[in-house]
Amino acid sequence: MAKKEKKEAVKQDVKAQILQAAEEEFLSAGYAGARTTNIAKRAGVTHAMLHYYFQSKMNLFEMVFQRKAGIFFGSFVAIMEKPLPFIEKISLFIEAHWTILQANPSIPMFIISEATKNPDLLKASILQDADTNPFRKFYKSFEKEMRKAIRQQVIKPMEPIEVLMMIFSLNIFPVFAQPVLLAAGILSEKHYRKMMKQRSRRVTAFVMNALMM
Amino acid sequence: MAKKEKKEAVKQDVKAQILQAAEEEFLSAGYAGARTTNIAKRAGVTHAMLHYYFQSKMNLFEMVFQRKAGIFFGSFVAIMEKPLPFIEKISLFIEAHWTILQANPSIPMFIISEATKNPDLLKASILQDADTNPFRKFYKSFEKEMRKAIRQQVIKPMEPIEVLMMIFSLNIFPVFAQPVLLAAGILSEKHYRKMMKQRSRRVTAFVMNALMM
DNA sequence: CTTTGCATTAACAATTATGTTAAATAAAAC
DNA sequence: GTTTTATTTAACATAATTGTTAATGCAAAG
Repeated sequence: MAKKEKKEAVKQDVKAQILQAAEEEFLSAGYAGARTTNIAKRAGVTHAMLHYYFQSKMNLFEMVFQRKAGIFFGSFVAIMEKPLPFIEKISLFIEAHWTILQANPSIPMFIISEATKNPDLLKASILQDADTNPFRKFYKSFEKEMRKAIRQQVIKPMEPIEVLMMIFSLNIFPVFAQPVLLAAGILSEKHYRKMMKQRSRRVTAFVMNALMM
Repeated sequence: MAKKEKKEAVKQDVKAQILQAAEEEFLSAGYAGARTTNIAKRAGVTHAMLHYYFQSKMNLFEMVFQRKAGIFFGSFVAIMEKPLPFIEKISLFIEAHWTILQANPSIPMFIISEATKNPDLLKASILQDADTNPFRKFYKSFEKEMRKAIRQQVIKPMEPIEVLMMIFSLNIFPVFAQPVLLAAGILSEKHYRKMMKQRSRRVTAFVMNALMM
């Protein structure tokens, strides 16, 4: 039985190693720029193994895409369900979104860039089903709570999508802009890190400022 | 002489047609996803012509990249030089940035995405030289004027980069997010257009709100 | 009208990418 | 221990992609 476990473990290991290597390759090069031979090399296996476990490049890519989309979109829902005032939730949400972003800075660009080039990816992915789609679920919950807060005159009347767009924009875009800012000599790496450290609080302050009556 | 002119015209035409086709291909597929045969097909020429005029795919790409970067970054400088109060300039700048964005919605993603995958592109591009670099020139001018406005207590003390980041984020990110919002069923295309129509004014109001004492 | 040089074409070459397969190896089941 | 099944390897196949080249056409200049 020990042998079986070991075999299982090794098998999982190889599959997991390929997936891990594929994540690195796809995230840094995109689907079109990624090379299956490169993924195999990164994983330390022959490139036939990749086809043995995942059949095709697109299949492997879709798994990576869905995993990454899941990390990003799946993490939003929980916060909206906590029993807190809307204003508190917004604040928590901005921080949580920020933290995930810091831990996974390349995911948003990956999702947006690949989804723009191939919209079917989203349709076929975790976003597909309206009921289980975590992003939509999150948004519906956000919308409901925000409208309630507006009725109770806790915040200014605004469209929920505007507020959400604001949060996403202010949180995500600076991550996208980093290479351009550095290359253009607008900021040093040190200066950039300094800006980013204060960012979460600033974004919260901006958004609160816009929401408060 | 008429004949010579015609020949000249045709020659320029073919080169221009290839460049135009290359823009379309590179902007929609990125460098790695673009195919030189596709570009030739789009331009209606044999694919050898592409190499005759542009030698290599990378060479052609760099021309497209620099043109697009030029359109985007080059358009900022002028506004900062107008003799207007800083607050007015900001307002004008947001609108101008917005207008360019609406006319060229795919440029920012193209620049950021390609520059992230290949940072040398920026170093070798229009952003290279600190003196002629239009983006840096614009930023320096923006920074100077903003610090003056802060000294004169016209606006709150803030870091110029924060304000600029805010404008870029709020203007550009919604364009990036469109495919995801549509695919996730958060917004319809109609709803998205409606949101975007009011966007420029909203961004201005939001930024003003953050700047005003 | 002939020569010169640029523009264009079609066919070819080389490389690289993805994907397959049959044989070898290792593990698990009986 | 033998059989059966899963994993791994190496070599191969196919197709696509970038890039080249030699021949052809064509307009302009002398």
